Amino acid sequence: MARDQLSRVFAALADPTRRDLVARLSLGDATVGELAAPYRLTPQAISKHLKVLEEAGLVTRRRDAQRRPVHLEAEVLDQMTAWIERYRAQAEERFRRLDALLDRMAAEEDGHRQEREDES
Amino acid sequence: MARDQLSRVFAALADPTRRDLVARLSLGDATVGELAAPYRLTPQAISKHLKVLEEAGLVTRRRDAQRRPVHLEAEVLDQMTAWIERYRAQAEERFRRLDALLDRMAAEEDGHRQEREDES
DNA sequence: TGGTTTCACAACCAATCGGTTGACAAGTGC
DNA sequence: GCACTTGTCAACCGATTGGTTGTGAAACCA
Repeated sequence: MARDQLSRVFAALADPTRRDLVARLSLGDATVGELAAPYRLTPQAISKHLKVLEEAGLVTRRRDAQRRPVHLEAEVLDQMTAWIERYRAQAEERFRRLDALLDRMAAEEDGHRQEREDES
Repeated sequence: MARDQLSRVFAALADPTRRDLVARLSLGDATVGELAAPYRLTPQAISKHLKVLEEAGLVTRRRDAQRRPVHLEAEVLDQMTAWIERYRAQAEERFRRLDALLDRMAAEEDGHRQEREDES
């Protein structure tokens, strides 16, 4: 996934209304009118939100007479998850190694204390 | 995760510079100066980016003399992944059922064609 | 103490964002 | 052909964003 493509996807999902639309579309395709109905926004506003989602590749639109059914593309969500997972995994691996190091240091400290106690 | 918290996290990661910072921090904690060095931006700009990451809960800052080491909090990335995964899974389950339906319809169609061929 | 390093805050600027209203294009159905 | 439905495009507005410069606080070091 290209760099600005990733930016577009994150930016698209940074808006609560657009996340709502994604949630709704995960249950099935819908027209702009159906998507707009639950909101107090104008259909134009919803249309703009859908355009943002479309440019991010999260959504595609068919042509069906004068209707424009909207369809969620789940693959892009996969690519996002992959990006996030990459850095989460790196950070957690780093903590794992740090924990191991601290354990070793604590064990050595115990060893030294044991030696000192043996001397006395 | 609260609604605007999620918005803040997505918005934070929508900027390529901030994603770079997250990538860098996944390898280990760093000071503002260290983080700013590779960029042609002023340290103030980096500091602002870090503030955005901090308000999103992605990052925390310690106090170490006059330095402010920055630390990546991996848990928030987990919560993000969970949100994404939820709707991706729903969408894919829906496709799975649609595929099954289409398979059944195709099978029935085959059955009918078979009947018609039997009649002739 | 005074100078240096590291960093944040405030004020400003151009660009982008989320919303509105108004006009209109594309299709359907009488 | 004409009215209606569905949806987009364009222009505008206030708020936010990503960057800058300037200033100054906090801790170290000589």
